[in-house]
Amino acid sequence: MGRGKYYLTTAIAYTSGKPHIGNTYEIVLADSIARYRRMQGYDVFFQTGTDEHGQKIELKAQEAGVTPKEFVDGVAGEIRRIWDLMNTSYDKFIRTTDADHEKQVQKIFKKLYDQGDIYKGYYEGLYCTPCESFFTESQLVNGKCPDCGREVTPAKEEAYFFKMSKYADRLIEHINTHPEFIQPVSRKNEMMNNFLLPGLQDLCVSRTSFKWGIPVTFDPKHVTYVWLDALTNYITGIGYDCGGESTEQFKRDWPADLHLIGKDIIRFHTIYWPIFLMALDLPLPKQVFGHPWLLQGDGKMSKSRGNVLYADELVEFFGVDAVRYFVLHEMPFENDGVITWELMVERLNSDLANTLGNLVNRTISMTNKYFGGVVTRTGVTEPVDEELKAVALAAPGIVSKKMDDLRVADAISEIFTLFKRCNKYIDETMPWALAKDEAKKDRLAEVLYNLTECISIGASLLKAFMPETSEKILAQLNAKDRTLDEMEQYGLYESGTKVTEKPEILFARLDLKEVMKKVEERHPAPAEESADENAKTADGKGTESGSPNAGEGSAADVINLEPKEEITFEEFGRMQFQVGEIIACEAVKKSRKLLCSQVKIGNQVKQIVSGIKAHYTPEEMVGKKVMVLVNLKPAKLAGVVSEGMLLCAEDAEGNLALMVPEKEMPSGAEIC
RNA sequence: GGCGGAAUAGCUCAGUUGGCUAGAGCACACGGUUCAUACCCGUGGUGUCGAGAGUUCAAAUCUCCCUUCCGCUACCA
Repeated sequence: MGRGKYYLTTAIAYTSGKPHIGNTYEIVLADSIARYRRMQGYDVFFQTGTDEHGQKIELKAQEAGVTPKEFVDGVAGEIRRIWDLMNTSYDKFIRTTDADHEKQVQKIFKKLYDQGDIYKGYYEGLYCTPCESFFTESQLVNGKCPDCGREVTPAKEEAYFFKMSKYADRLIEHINTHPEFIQPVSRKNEMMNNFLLPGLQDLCVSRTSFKWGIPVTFDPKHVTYVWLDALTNYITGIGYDCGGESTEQFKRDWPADLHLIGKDIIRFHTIYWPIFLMALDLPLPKQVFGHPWLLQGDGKMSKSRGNVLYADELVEFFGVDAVRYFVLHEMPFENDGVITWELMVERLNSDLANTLGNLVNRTISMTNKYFGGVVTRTGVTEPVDEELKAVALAAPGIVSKKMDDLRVADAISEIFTLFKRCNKYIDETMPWALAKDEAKKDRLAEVLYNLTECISIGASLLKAFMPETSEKILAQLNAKDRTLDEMEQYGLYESGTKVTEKPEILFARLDLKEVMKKVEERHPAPAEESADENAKTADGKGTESGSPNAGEGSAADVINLEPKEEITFEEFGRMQFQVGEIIACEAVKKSRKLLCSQVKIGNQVKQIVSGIKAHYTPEEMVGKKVMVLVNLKPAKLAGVVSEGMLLCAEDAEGNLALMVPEKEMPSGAEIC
């Protein structure tokens, strides 16, 4: 004990829906770090929670026919239930609807306003309601929201802004002098080159377009926009008061030692958050780690396909520790990991059942068989023992180093290296052969002692990652709980101890076919299947609306749009629509979404660039007769001139369908 | 378009400041073993180290130039 405090946080989960396994990964990762730090003797404070405001939630609640508060109470409860199910040892679960949090946010807003960091201005542009974001005309995709593809409405909103640029130099200085601040370091360049060095834009910190938020005290038609509301949880949760009445806990725990977040919200945590803190004259968090995502490997994840993986369902199949093991092990430091039922079964069988479970089982069985369960250290050693001991003694140090670097997956692998070495040791020493010779009884005892001791060390190391399994193994061996220091000492397992008579199977092997059959029964495959192999879905869509874990929009059979302003017939008449025939089409190089088509309209050919690459191949475009807005002012897109616009229908998921005449019509026919 | 990163065994990746026959795990094949959850241990590759050129006694490792992927960002009528 006594290595000082360690304050770590996860991002707070957005309460728009049940978190899937990708969202759940973060809390498990944080938990393993928290548990490990506690083992190291740190006085850990581990905070997680929920982000509960915003227009999306207001709308979701409306759809569900409940108040926003009732809605978030439900989802927050669900999130907490899953966090608990995963056996995570958080100390505080903060909700942004907590009264004390709301009060502090209001005080902070006022303080920043009074000191001139926040000023009142206007936000003008096109607004996407679901994304709660403003866009400029030029940012739109086909006139739609660039994030979700839905309709935007023109809006001019009075809003408060935060003067980001004022603190930019200080932040640049800080990032340059604290290389450990942004992890992984590759993200540092992205932040510097894309935001800091080109010059920071001021950040809008209030909204008037919805009510479900924390009101600005001195201008109540405004509510606090998500980032000022959400990020501040890290300080309000431990008792910050900007009037100078902060709690003792705040004084002890701040600054945070680690903010663990998804890679999609690194920008908010390494730019906006530090600047807010500077404005409040508070020290900056020591480290921000933007972890990768856990992706669904078997095609596009969607609720309608029933292939979204949830922690609770995985736990039903595999157990808590197996799921913990999987997400921690499968997620390297920097690259995204993949989870599928198949991979899950493979890891369970190979690592947990075969390597670990079977090792414990065979060791205990032999002890029972040959010595009535009593483990005795006889001192009859052989050179081969040294190799095993060396691996066991080195393991704690390596794990420690890996954990300091936040390389959790590597840390676990290291522990399993020890278990594998144990299995090899059994083969090298062949206890069953020794057992046949009465003269080698003492040697046999020593071999089993070494195994028991090494398994004890390995199981103790496992405590931070698979707490239940660790406990079970130690209980079966009747081994004492060890501190980290004690794990580095060989021979602490007490000679003469009796192990359990009936070893419990730690991880049962599962048959992949049977598992898949059960999964299919639960989630019948949908009729249509347009298998696009490359489809990957990240665990969160970090839009400007900012929740780390935003759920997807609900699919509907009909689409209702915000009505636009009425126009006159004359205004309509100014637009010229004609049938055009696509005579050639190619992808625009260096652009992700654009196709460039040569469109024959009457006797002329226009070049039109459209953002439909994701929906049509150049080959299938050719020969189509489509609806064209002809008299649109030409513009350059990605360096290519476009002289019109192809019209498409678009569904809620952003799928596009070109408008084509219902009967054969000549190229150039007017559409009116 | 701007900035950055990556391309190594069927798959996922290690390869420190250039140096002895290029590694690990999984998968696969064969062999051994039986204490154990049909497990565990060993052996096995024909890897053009993305292509090409260069520096060097020596390059997966350095330089240049291609190609392809990825991240962030801008744009996407």
